[in-house]
Amino acid sequence: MQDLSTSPPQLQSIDKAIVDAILSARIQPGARLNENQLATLFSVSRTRVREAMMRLEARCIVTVSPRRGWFVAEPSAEEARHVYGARRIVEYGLLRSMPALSEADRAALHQHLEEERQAIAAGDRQRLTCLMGDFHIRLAEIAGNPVLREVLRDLTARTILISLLYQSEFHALQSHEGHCAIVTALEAGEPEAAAALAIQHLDEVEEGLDLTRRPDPLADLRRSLQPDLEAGLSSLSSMPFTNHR
Amino acid sequence: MQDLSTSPPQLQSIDKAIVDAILSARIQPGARLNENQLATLFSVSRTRVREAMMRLEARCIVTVSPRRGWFVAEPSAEEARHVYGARRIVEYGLLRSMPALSEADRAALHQHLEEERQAIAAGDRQRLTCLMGDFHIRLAEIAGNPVLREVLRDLTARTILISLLYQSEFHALQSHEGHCAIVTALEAGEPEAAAALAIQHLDEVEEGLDLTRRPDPLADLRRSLQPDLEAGLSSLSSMPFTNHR
DNA sequence: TGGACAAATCTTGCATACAAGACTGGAAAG
DNA sequence: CTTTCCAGTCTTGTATGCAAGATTTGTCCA
Repeated sequence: MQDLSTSPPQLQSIDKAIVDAILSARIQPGARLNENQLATLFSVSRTRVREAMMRLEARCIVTVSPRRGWFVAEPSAEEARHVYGARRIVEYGLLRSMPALSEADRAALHQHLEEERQAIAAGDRQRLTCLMGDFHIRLAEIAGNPVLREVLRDLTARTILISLLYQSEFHALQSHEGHCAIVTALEAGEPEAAAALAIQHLDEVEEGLDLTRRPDPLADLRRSLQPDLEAGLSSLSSMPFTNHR
Repeated sequence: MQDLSTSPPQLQSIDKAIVDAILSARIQPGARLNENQLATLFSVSRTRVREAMMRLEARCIVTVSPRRGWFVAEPSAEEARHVYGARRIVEYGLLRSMPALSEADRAALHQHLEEERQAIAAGDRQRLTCLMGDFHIRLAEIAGNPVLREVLRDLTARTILISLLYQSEFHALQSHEGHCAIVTALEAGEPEAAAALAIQHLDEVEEGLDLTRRPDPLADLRRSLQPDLEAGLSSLSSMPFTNHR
């Protein structure tokens, strides 16, 4: 994503910037979104920031605590289950009804898988998180239904927040292999098989969550006080979103 | 729905009022939503009206034409196909994974079907439109996934707009029988059959659309100048939403 | 009579101002 | 030393004001 502070304050760029920050895991669930700070950051008035927040709230991506502030959503364990349930249903149906892949589709998917491989090799976890979610959105794009694409885009954003809250361990390789299997099935002209694999894939990912643990209210404090293990990476994306409530 | 002009200006009541008006077909696609009029109607300032519009825009229920105004969405024929495609996928998956009906669920569904019958008998088309959409939302509620319920709520609202734009003839009885069949299959403990019936039902409804005809830009003017055939009904719901652009 | 131009009006886009609730820090009392 | 209360500060909630673009209406000219 481009540098926020220099980007022109185009319409809906605020929404996009925040969603992008979530999709690439540069912004944590529960992070405070201060209206004034965002306004100065985007060189607009609070009015437009608030409008963006309203839109994002309608998409369950941020929540408002009255007279206290806006926060990136922190899906509950129950909500997490529902989001995965919804994804299973949507992606199953999507893949099952998938038309035969065009040459361009195949190339795009292979390109994507290649990027996943590179991110794994480089150990670039932020990029990986982004790619892992994007894979499913690309499938929706190929399926050619923009309505479901929008639905999946929001579900993916929420999924990433869920991962950040509950993921005990991230089996990047396993997920990548799941994606490969889905692509292979699609190429073989077996959408039913691809759909079944998608369910299996989502099951595996959900399996990797620890939905019993309550979100740690001290998480961001803990992170801040710990020696910065990924200093090189995180300093690259110096987002001014504060995580401290 | 309660009378708009006397309802307290609670939070998000504006959103709900407009969505309700759409769900009960008391407001036409393409209808202008004047900020000032809505503000005075709800006894609030334009600020809150605009916030509501932003939320509804994020849900594809209203659109904004820059510096011209807000309008209830007029889904294109292509969008209509995508909405139905999305509904097929979501509802198929939803019903397929439906748990066994509890006694309360059964009662609620039968109650709903009974209301449909009454509306048909009474020839109350507005109420029928509302009930026809509500049936599918209730299924999502029984399925117990609030995420998909929200998705279906918005898809239903868009479906109603589509019907108002493209429906050549409304086979109320056919739709009702489709609903009955679905309920019967669910009661028989055959969610797969219910899912298949839902697809068939949606196919039938989409079949009843004439997606070739372009929306008539003079439709509302035409309506206004024609002798009011349903004067008794439409005068009951004297919504101040203007349909004239 | 028809068309083009221009003024007037209306409506939204955006910023700003003020009010009200929530939080913080410190002082005072037990 | 702990707890409670209160003032100060910060942040959001809401209204309002002004500017800019769009539409409409009325007039003038060919």
